[in-house]
Amino acid sequence: MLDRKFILANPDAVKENCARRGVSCDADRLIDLERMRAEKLVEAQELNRQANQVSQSIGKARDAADREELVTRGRQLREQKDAAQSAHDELESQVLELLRTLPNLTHPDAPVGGEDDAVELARGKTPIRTFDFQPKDHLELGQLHDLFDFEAGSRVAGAGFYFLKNSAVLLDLALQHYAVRFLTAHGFTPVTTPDLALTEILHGTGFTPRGPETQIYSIENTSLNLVATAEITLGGMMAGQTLECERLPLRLCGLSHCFRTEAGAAGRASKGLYRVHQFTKVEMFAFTEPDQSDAMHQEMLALECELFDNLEIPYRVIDTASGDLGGPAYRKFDLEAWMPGRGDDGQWGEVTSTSNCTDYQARRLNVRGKQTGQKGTHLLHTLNGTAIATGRAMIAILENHQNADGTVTIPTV
RNA sequence: GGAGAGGUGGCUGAGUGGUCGAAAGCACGUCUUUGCUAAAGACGCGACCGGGUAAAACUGGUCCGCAGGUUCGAAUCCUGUCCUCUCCGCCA
Repeated sequence: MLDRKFILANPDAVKENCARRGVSCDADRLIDLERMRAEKLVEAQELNRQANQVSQSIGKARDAADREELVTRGRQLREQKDAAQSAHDELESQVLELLRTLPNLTHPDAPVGGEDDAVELARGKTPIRTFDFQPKDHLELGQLHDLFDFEAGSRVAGAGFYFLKNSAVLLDLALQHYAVRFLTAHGFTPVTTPDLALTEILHGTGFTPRGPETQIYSIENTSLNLVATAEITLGGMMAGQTLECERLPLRLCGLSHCFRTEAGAAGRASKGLYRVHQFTKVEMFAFTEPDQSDAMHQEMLALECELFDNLEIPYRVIDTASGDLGGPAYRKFDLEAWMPGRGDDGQWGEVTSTSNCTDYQARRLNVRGKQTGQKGTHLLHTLNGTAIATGRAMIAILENHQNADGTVTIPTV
């Protein structure tokens, strides 16, 4: 969520930002409603103050007749206050509804436009390999080594699910271990997180479960949802907490399963492990002071690059354009790995994504920082970044490191 | 899953309808004295949302797990719910 005061003070900036992101928003209506809400709040508070005053005098009143009169007066004031309060609550929910549709502000350096306007910032250390044989895709390699069972996956859980088998299981575990070990050495606290989270937490992190086009699986008859990423649980981990600023930034790396319905993805190139309903991911997450978040974003990007450089996988770094940013992201960098088996003769495929969400999530989650010995608190910034999503990383490893005889030489890290 | 107990400020912990945002202690901060890897004393010390101000001062409201209810008035009474602890059962 954006700051209401900021919206009131900068309506044009908000509208311009929405336009840049390709999001329709009714900022004028939001501003009108918010002004009305603020007036109602003052009115309700004033009536409440008067009622409190009367209630106090009742406690001191000795005379029965006086008392009776005051009680009547108090009752009237409470009724008026209740009316003002419910008017306020109604306006508040309308404001919130509109507020939820507004995306975060956008980093001034983020490219403007849609998917095609993304800017390539850099390439990884490993050059794209020229094969002197026809490279296989990961499915063919998987078949050769009996690594995946998609048919059994569909039997058990439906299309989009799979079993990993044999060396794929070891590779999956090795990648998780590699990422966790790497990040721990870089100051991240490793955690395993719940794979389910309450709807409230999903909202706080900017996800919308239970909508018509939701990417989130929900558990019937509960307020629980399967998480789409550990970003949800890691952000929620500190919901409602006030952290000591001296200990920031707080770096976490979370290991979780990720579940995605991939609604609307039918028909897109989705063979194999690339687009599936469940995968395993090691995720970076950080809570920082507002003036630290840009640097932390660069830090996460650099770590992602190092992780994939070590795996000797060619990739490019993408600065995502404004129209392609998710609601909470202020800026987003993606690593796209070269996947020789994708498409006819290879394609870039997204393997990591790191976002600076500034205070957008923290406001909803109410995560604050406090300087020891000083009054007051302030909202923190949150950032997230993929360390390794094992499924897509495996595609890149298998396809890039395959040999002419179908064997695969996996780099040692 | 069954039975019981409990959830109060950073922590411990009083408080069973009005003067309670809440005693006391600890911790913390500022200052004073003595002095040096310590002691004593004074004062202060929650958060959020408003009004107000250049900023303060000042001021209103809300918050005693959460959500409702009763009442002029709720930390206190009622209902629901979540969580924690103890005992039992079950289980990886």
